[in-house]
Amino acid sequence: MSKRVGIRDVAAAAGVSLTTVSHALSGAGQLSDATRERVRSVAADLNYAPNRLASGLRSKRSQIIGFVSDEISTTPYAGRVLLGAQEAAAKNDWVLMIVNTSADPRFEGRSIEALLQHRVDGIIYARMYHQTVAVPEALVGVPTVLLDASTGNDHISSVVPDEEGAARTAVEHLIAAGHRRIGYLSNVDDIPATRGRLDGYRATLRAHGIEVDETLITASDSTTASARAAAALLLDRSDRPTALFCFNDRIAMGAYQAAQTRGLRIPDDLSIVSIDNFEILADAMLPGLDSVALPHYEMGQWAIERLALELQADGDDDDAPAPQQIRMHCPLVTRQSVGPPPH
Amino acid sequence: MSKRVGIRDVAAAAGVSLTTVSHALSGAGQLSDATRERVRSVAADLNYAPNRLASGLRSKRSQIIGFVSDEISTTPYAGRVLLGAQEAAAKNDWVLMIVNTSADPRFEGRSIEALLQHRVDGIIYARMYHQTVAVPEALVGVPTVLLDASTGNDHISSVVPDEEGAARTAVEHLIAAGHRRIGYLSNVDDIPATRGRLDGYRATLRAHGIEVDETLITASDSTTASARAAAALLLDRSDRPTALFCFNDRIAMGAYQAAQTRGLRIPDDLSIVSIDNFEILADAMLPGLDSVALPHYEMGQWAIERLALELQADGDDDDAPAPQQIRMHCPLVTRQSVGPPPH
DNA sequence: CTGAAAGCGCTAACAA
DNA sequence: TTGTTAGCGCTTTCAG
Repeated sequence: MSKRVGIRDVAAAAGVSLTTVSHALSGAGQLSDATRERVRSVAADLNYAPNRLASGLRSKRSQIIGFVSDEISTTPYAGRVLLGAQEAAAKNDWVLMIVNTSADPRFEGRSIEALLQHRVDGIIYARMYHQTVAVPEALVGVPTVLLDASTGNDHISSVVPDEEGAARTAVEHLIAAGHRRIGYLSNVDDIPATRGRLDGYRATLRAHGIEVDETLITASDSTTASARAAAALLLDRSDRPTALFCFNDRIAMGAYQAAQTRGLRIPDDLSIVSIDNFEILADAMLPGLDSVALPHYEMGQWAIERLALELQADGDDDDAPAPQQIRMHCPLVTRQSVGPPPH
Repeated sequence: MSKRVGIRDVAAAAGVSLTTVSHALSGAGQLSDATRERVRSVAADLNYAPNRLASGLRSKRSQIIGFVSDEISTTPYAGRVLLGAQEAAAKNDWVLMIVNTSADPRFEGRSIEALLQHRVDGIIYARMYHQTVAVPEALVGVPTVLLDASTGNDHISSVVPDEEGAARTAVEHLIAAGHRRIGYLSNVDDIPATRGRLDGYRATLRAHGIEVDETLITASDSTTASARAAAALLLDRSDRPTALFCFNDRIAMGAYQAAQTRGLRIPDDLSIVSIDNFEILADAMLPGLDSVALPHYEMGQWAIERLALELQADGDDDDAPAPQQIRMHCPLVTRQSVGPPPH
């Protein structure tokens, strides 16, 4: 760690001025290819690395993106979101500064303040499951993209999963296998996913000429234990459904357990499909669970790329791209939990 | 976002010099309580917030800690580690800059380089499961703490779970319930956890006067499907064990499935305990799985606090604290998978 | 095409 | 106890 080499060392070694070095390295200015190359190779030889604090201070671009999320800690999806965001960020030579607010508004406020003090170039305001949110006061004027969250107004870009589409994909998977009596294990929280998936379920049945039997719809909270009980209600009926669509994988696990307790084999006696594709669960279940994947990685990636776009046009007020609200496609991942209905 | 207020605005408004403001806010220097208070209240009124790029550039302290990890994305534990680290960091007025290297050395090198360019004050070099690592060349001279990782030399602080202790806790839990024939479903990877837990298993049996029956030990990779087969080997014996200790929760899930296939009830016919306490799984399994928790949150917290300690004494070469290598205790979380052996 | 000079907003010597 | 003065290492006008 002998004294870090600075731009002036490079200038001295290359026999040019500070300006020339700066231009050569950043690509700005009009330099002859010869000098540019020479400066670059000298810099590389000296193992020069810029001090981002200094360049950020001067240029007003820190190359840092703030990532504000509610509960990175308690959800297993966070990793994929983060990875997507981070890999996209690296392509832009950005680095992520991440804060977990634990859904505590006070802590959220302080966290955003901290990010702003570090002069982040923009912020990804993320939720770990699809929610409608109010963007915090502190973020007005800061380039922001919402991830797995949306808000009433359309002044801000956002990306969420296409909940209705996900439900449609799942239900059509069952219909394609020949099922007509399809139960739905919904959840009870008043969130976009609940409404979207339920709407998608109903709409898809109707679109295929299947009448919606409201008694085939139950709801529980998203724990396996509660889902077990909800599934039992449907499976104990004499006219039980031949297939179950589950709000998410944890609920599907409850359905598996209820089926097992009753001696029903999956998929021979009962087909099951759900949404999440939470691999640790879906792969581990016996048989493997067919599940529609939520595009966590892709949402993370999209959010950063969108922010890049909006940041690029920053300053030029005119050609600033209009904010975009995206509902992202959710692909089906098949394993072994769906088969034809028993005759 | 009217032009951000700077330290000079505060100085002007308070009728003092820049220095005085700086001192008042940072707590340095010798100011009368009166001026200090006045400056602070003026700063608060103006909504002043320091520019960390500027202060970092000058003071050589960015207040950023780099967090380098192998696979945040693919492990569900990452969240807890991150949360522990982050909450501890916030207490020190630090913020975390996180990079996921996907275990790719090239990408790791570039990521560390990026962190260093941003002049992070220190680095947490983390793994998502206990590993022995070689600390990258680029980190020599940078204050670093290893998290869930250890290295040969003792010049660097590190924290890992006490693998042997965790196994002891698990096995003693079974012994306390009355079991003497206890099988072990190990895993096949050559990692510290594999060796530590196996050693702990053997040592604990011996300590309780139980002879180790090597035929009661099997190994599989850490997927539920493989574990199913490994468990079958033990459960199909006429003298099958009355209890199974499993390397981790996913393997335990395989054991559950093997038991279920054979009509063995848990815990009546077979008791099961494992290590991980991966809640989404352990809570969802039927019955709930007794599992020894890995102290993810606590390791994250410890790593940051340790770094704080070492950073504080930085510069003063003499009173620099000696590096510390910690093996952290792993507490048992009981649910319903352990009972007395069948008679 | 290249260089000199002026700061970005703050902190740390040093004076007063 | 407070103020003055130099920079931290870089980018960016603006001249040559």
